Amino acid sequence: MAKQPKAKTYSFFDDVYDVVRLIPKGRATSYGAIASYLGTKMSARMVGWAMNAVHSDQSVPAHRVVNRNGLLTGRHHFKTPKTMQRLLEKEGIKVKNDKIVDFKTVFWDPAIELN
DNA sequence: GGTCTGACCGGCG
DNA sequence: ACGCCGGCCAGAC
Repeated sequence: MAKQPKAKTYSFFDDVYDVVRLIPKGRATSYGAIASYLGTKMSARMVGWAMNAVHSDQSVPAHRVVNRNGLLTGRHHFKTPKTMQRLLEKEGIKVKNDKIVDFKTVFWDPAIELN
Protein backbone atom coordinates (compact mmCIF):
# COMPACT_ATOMS: atom_id res chain seq x y z
CA MET A 1 0.00 0.00 0.00
CA ALA A 2 1.03 3.52 -0.46
CA LYS A 3 2.40 5.31 2.50
CA GLN A 4 -0.24 7.70 3.55
CA PRO A 5 1.01 11.03 4.85
CA LYS A 6 -2.11 11.33 6.91
CA ALA A 7 -3.15 7.90 8.07
CA LYS A 8 -6.64 8.45 6.87
CA THR A 9 -9.36 6.44 5.25
CA TYR A 10 -8.33 4.19 2.43
CA SER A 11 -8.92 6.11 -0.73
CA PHE A 12 -8.56 5.25 -4.37
CA PHE A 13 -5.38 7.28 -4.26
CA ASP A 14 -3.75 4.25 -2.76
CA ASP A 15 -5.26 2.07 -5.45
CA VAL A 16 -3.77 4.37 -8.03
CA TYR A 17 -0.35 4.06 -6.47
CA ASP A 18 -0.67 0.30 -6.38
CA VAL A 19 -1.61 0.07 -10.03
CA VAL A 20 1.18 2.42 -11.04
CA ARG A 21 3.70 0.31 -9.16
CA LEU A 22 2.44 -2.75 -11.00
CA ILE A 23 3.28 -1.26 -14.36
CA PRO A 24 6.03 -3.47 -15.82
CA LYS A 25 9.32 -1.92 -16.80
CA GLY A 26 9.32 -0.69 -20.34
CA ARG A 27 5.58 -0.20 -20.35
CA ALA A 28 3.29 2.75 -19.80
CA THR A 29 -0.37 3.36 -19.21
CA SER A 30 -2.77 6.26 -19.23
CA TYR A 31 -4.63 8.11 -16.54
CA GLY A 32 -7.90 7.11 -18.11
CA ALA A 33 -6.97 3.42 -18.12
CA ILE A 34 -6.17 3.53 -14.43
CA ALA A 35 -9.31 5.47 -13.66
CA SER A 36 -11.32 3.00 -15.68
CA TYR A 37 -9.72 0.09 -13.86
CA LEU A 38 -10.62 1.68 -10.54
CA GLY A 39 -14.18 2.15 -11.68
CA THR A 40 -14.06 5.91 -12.00
CA LYS A 41 -13.19 6.24 -15.65
CA MET A 42 -14.86 9.60 -15.90
CA SER A 43 -12.58 11.00 -13.27
CA ALA A 44 -9.24 10.53 -14.91
CA ARG A 45 -8.33 13.91 -13.46
CA MET A 46 -8.23 12.38 -10.03
CA VAL A 47 -5.56 9.97 -11.17
CA GLY A 48 -3.41 12.86 -12.24
CA TRP A 49 -4.18 14.60 -9.01
CA ALA A 50 -3.17 11.50 -7.12
CA MET A 51 0.15 11.61 -8.92
CA ASN A 52 0.62 15.21 -7.92
CA ALA A 53 0.11 14.22 -4.31
CA VAL A 54 2.82 11.59 -4.54
CA HIS A 55 5.15 12.96 -7.20
CA SER A 56 7.78 13.30 -4.52
CA ASP A 57 7.42 9.63 -3.62
CA GLN A 58 10.04 7.70 -5.56
CA SER A 59 8.25 4.41 -4.95
CA VAL A 60 5.64 5.41 -7.48
CA PRO A 61 6.91 5.36 -11.09
CA ALA A 62 4.76 8.25 -12.20
CA HIS A 63 6.82 8.53 -15.37
CA ARG A 64 5.09 5.42 -16.68
CA VAL A 65 1.77 7.21 -16.59
CA VAL A 66 0.87 9.47 -19.47
CA ASN A 67 -2.31 10.74 -21.02
CA ARG A 68 -4.27 8.84 -23.65
CA ASN A 69 -2.17 10.33 -26.44
CA GLY A 70 1.00 8.93 -24.94
CA LEU A 71 2.04 12.48 -24.27
CA LEU A 72 4.25 13.19 -21.28
CA THR A 73 1.89 15.78 -19.89
CA GLY A 74 3.23 15.52 -16.38
CA ARG A 75 6.90 15.88 -17.19
CA HIS A 76 6.91 19.42 -15.88
CA HIS A 77 6.02 18.16 -12.44
CA PHE A 78 9.26 16.24 -12.12
CA LYS A 79 12.46 17.73 -10.82
CA THR A 80 13.41 18.65 -14.36
CA PRO A 81 11.25 18.52 -17.50
CA LYS A 82 13.63 15.95 -18.91
CA THR A 83 13.56 13.58 -15.98
CA MET A 84 10.41 11.81 -17.11
CA GLN A 85 11.61 11.26 -20.66
CA ARG A 86 15.02 10.10 -19.50
CA LEU A 87 13.50 7.54 -17.14
CA LEU A 88 11.28 6.20 -19.90
CA GLU A 89 14.10 5.95 -22.40
CA LYS A 90 16.22 4.23 -19.80
CA GLU A 91 13.54 1.56 -19.64
CA GLY A 92 13.50 1.13 -23.39
CA ILE A 93 10.56 3.38 -24.18
CA LYS A 94 11.30 5.74 -27.02
CA VAL A 95 10.09 9.28 -26.63
CA LYS A 96 9.77 11.77 -29.44
CA ASN A 97 8.69 15.34 -28.86
CA ASP A 98 7.50 14.53 -25.35
CA LYS A 99 5.41 11.74 -26.78
CA ILE A 100 5.80 7.98 -26.46
CA VAL A 101 6.59 6.27 -29.76
CA ASP A 102 4.32 3.32 -30.55
CA PHE A 103 2.27 4.09 -27.51
CA LYS A 104 -0.33 1.47 -28.29
CA THR A 105 2.43 -1.13 -28.29
CA VAL A 106 3.92 0.06 -25.02
CA PHE A 107 0.49 0.64 -23.57
CA TRP A 108 -0.25 -1.46 -20.52
CA ASP A 109 -3.91 -1.73 -19.64
CA PRO A 110 -4.46 -2.77 -16.01
CA ALA A 111 -8.00 -3.86 -16.78
CA ILE A 112 -6.54 -6.45 -19.15
CA GLU A 113 -3.10 -7.26 -17.77
CA LEU A 114 -4.28 -7.60 -14.18
CA ASN A 115 -7.63 -9.02 -15.18
C1' DG B 1 -17.63 25.54 4.76
C1' DG B 2 -18.12 27.35 -0.05
C1' DT B 3 -15.12 27.95 -4.08
C1' DC B 4 -11.33 27.10 -7.15
C1' DT B 5 -8.29 24.16 -9.35
C1' DG B 6 -6.05 20.18 -11.44
C1' DA B 7 -0.33 15.51 -14.53
C1' DC B 8 -7.71 14.10 -18.01
C1' DC B 9 -11.32 12.39 -21.26
C1' DG B 10 -15.08 12.32 -24.36
C1' DG B 11 -18.35 14.65 -26.93
C1' DC B 12 -20.00 18.36 -29.74
C1' DG B 13 -19.82 22.58 -32.82
C1' DA C 1 -9.33 18.37 -38.27
C1' DC C 2 -9.37 21.71 -34.44
C1' DG C 3 -11.13 23.96 -30.47
C1' DC C 4 -14.26 24.54 -26.72
C1' DC C 5 -17.12 22.82 -22.93
C1' DG C 6 -18.90 19.89 -19.35
C1' DG C 7 -18.13 16.30 -15.99
C1' DC C 8 -15.96 13.87 -12.25
C1' DC C 9 -13.81 14.03 -7.21
C1' DA C 10 -10.49 15.16 -3.75
C1' DG C 11 -7.38 18.63 -1.71
C1' DA C 12 -5.96 23.50 -0.74
C1' DC C 13 -7.32 28.31 0.51
